[in-house]
Amino acid sequence: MAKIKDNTTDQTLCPVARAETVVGDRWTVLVLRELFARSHRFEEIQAQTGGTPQMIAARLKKLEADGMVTRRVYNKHPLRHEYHLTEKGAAFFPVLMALRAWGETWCKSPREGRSMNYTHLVCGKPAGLGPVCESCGEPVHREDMAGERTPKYQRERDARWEAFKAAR
Amino acid sequence: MAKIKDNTTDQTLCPVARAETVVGDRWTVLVLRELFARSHRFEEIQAQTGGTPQMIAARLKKLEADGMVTRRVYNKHPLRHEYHLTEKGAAFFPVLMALRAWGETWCKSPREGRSMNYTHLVCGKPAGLGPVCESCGEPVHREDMAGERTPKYQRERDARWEAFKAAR
DNA sequence: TCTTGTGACTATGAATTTCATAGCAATATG
DNA sequence: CATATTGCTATGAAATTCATAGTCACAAGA
Repeated sequence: MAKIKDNTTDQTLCPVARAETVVGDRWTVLVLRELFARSHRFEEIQAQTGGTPQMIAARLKKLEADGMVTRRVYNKHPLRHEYHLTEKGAAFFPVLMALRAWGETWCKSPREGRSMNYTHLVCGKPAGLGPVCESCGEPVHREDMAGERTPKYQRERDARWEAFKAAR
Repeated sequence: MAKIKDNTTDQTLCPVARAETVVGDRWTVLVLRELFARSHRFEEIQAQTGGTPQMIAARLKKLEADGMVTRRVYNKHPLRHEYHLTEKGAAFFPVLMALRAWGETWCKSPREGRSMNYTHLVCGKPAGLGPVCESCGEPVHREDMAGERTPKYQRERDARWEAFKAAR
């Protein structure tokens, strides 16, 4: 099995470098995105990230070893697992939100518009992109947020799932 | 020169995936950290990230191509450049801060303590780890923050620079 | 019973990337 | 004229990635 490099852990006090030994990898971040999007099964994660089975298996294994993810049995005979975020994994949410905000703002052509819209459940209005709700000004937490995909983005994801299923 | 993979750009509407095509790489993030830490020269960046010259050269080149970084001549004869963040690059600050917060909280043993402490210049008190100042509750911006390294972490960086200089 | 399907992977091997070590080019300095 | 400085480039071995294919354990239908 392919091991993922665990560069310089504990070689530095820098918290950014420390964090990057865990999540400093494209596939890992995409896997985390899927877990936050409530895709808990191997196939869903593979389909939506577009990774090969090894890529996904290796990331999930490393995420589990790093305490970000737990495997939960949902079926014995045959043994099947679902992947869920631990507290440490869930705490990564603000990073993903910041990355999303940056991506929406700087990695899109204007005519593409947003892909996700979050509602701040505390005030019931749009939360916007920032760490505080654009409607009520309160700092937002994951449990107070309801994310909704735009129809276009939802269609993209549906199509990816169909294509994945069709390919086997 | 080693090209860095530019996977799936524009293949998806997902802002996280889009962002990851730009910054989904450990070295890239460490280079950005150095630019935010006001290390503007190739050698400083190389020394503090611990990358090989090719790694750093390739990331800086890609960051420039992606509009994150500009090269600024600070000396002709011989021609020398400094690397600076563009607006797009500077906008990445919240992501790094979120990553730092997560790293400080989840990638350290308790006895290690913090590596950086930020002061919120608006209220003059500690800003803490979150996106809003822990002292005054206001959302923090990069220009209102003064970061200070703990002595231990500062020593670590000084030592890295010395070691780098000594090795050549 | 035999076949097909499902979910979660593992195996293989070619193509890429990374890492470590060296080296170079164009001055500046002594 | 020799050495130092800065910012890279070159080389080749080692590791990683990617695409394609296959496996394994069981379930369900023909």
